[in-house]
Amino acid sequence: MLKKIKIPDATIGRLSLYSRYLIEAHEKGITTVSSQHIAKATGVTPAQVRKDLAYFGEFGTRGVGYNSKELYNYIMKILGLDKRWSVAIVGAGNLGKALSQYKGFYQRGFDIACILDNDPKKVGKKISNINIYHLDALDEKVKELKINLGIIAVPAQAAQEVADKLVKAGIRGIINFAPINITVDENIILRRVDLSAQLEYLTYYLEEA
Amino acid sequence: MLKKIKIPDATIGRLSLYSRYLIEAHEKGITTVSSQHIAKATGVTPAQVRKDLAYFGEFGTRGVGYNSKELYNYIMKILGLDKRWSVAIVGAGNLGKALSQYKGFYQRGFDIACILDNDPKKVGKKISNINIYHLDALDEKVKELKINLGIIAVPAQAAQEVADKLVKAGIRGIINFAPINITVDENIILRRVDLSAQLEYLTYYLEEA
DNA sequence: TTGAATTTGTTAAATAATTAACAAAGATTT
DNA sequence: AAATCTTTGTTAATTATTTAACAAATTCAA
Repeated sequence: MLKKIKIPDATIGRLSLYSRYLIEAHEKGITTVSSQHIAKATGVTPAQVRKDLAYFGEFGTRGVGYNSKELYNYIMKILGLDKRWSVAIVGAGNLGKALSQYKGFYQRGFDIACILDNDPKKVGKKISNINIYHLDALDEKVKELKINLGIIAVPAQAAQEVADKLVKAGIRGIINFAPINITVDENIILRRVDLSAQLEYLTYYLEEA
Repeated sequence: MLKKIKIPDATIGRLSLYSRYLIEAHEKGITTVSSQHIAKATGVTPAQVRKDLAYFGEFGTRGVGYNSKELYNYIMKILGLDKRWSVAIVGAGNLGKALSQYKGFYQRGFDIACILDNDPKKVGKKISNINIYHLDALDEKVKELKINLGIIAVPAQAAQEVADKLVKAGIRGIINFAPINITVDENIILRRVDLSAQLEYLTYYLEEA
């Protein structure tokens, strides 16, 4: 079984970036790349690239490098992107609407299957062909649409409740865009993405100067 | 002068989360909180909370804890959020539109001053009262609207060029939402936020099971 | 006022992640 | 086919981050 030892979270993020470079290289007709090429393109060190890959196996040829398409395929497999995933977005506010239309998800294998909200004024409508259902229909829709992932795009005070409902409905991977810490059972994968906090990194460093 | 020693990036992110808990506590009438309270609410250890704060000074009273409003104010100051910031979003596609409407920015002190795009069909229009200007007007608008921060929400292949333009216009802090590594002069603060990669963390761990 | 109970700030220890170094493997040149 | 050049995979060293431990400061109770 793969992945027994702990792999840095940052490694996963870098694999994603490597894969984007690799497919680009492949499409440009570059069949072989070295760790140095990958490093240069993605802003890391060559040692880091090799270390990251070493967690998962041996993908290159010494003295040569890596076959770009082949390594791309391996990484996509590692990331679980050799198949498509079905995503439910909870919250049809500005952020939920926005995310539901973001084309970047589709390109990487994520299909936004539906949006859920508890506002009767929104339920029944569509956002660029994606149906908005009532949150009460969550369990049903998760089954029907074979949803595996959930995105929480509701206000902070509602986030924990929504998370509980997603878990109860059988979803095991959740992204929380609400700026609050929520807790879930340890067999659930949870990630918080705080958009404002990203800007705050900038202001922190700019303040300094 | 503050911040001579290197402070972990993760610390900045946690400060943001602490501040949100602190203002909530303050609004609920809780005047004093301990590192343990903060830790519980934000999902970290009490030692971590104290260590994070220790980078910046002494804000508590031994045997007592921290004054919630006071500590909130200190953290907001540290993060540079004691004043408002003016943000330009480049890219009036789905993501750019989405981000421009996200209320969470405003609440933390960020004003979306304008959107820039090079599509003549979009230029001149508005997205919920925010004007869309041509990218060529960047320099002018940065001066006129006193813009300090830039958000890149354009396709990957255009991201580097946009970053260069933002820097040239005098912007020193940039968030890049395009899924590609871009480089800027070292006195510019740059952060990449890859939304798809966030979902890929989930699928990586779910794959494992 | 003394002693027990809290809780911070700080130093030390333990973990984790990154970078560097280099042997091993393969390609290329002469 | 020997010698040289590349580039990987891996181990070791370094650096960074987190966690633990505890003295110092403060409150509260007796």
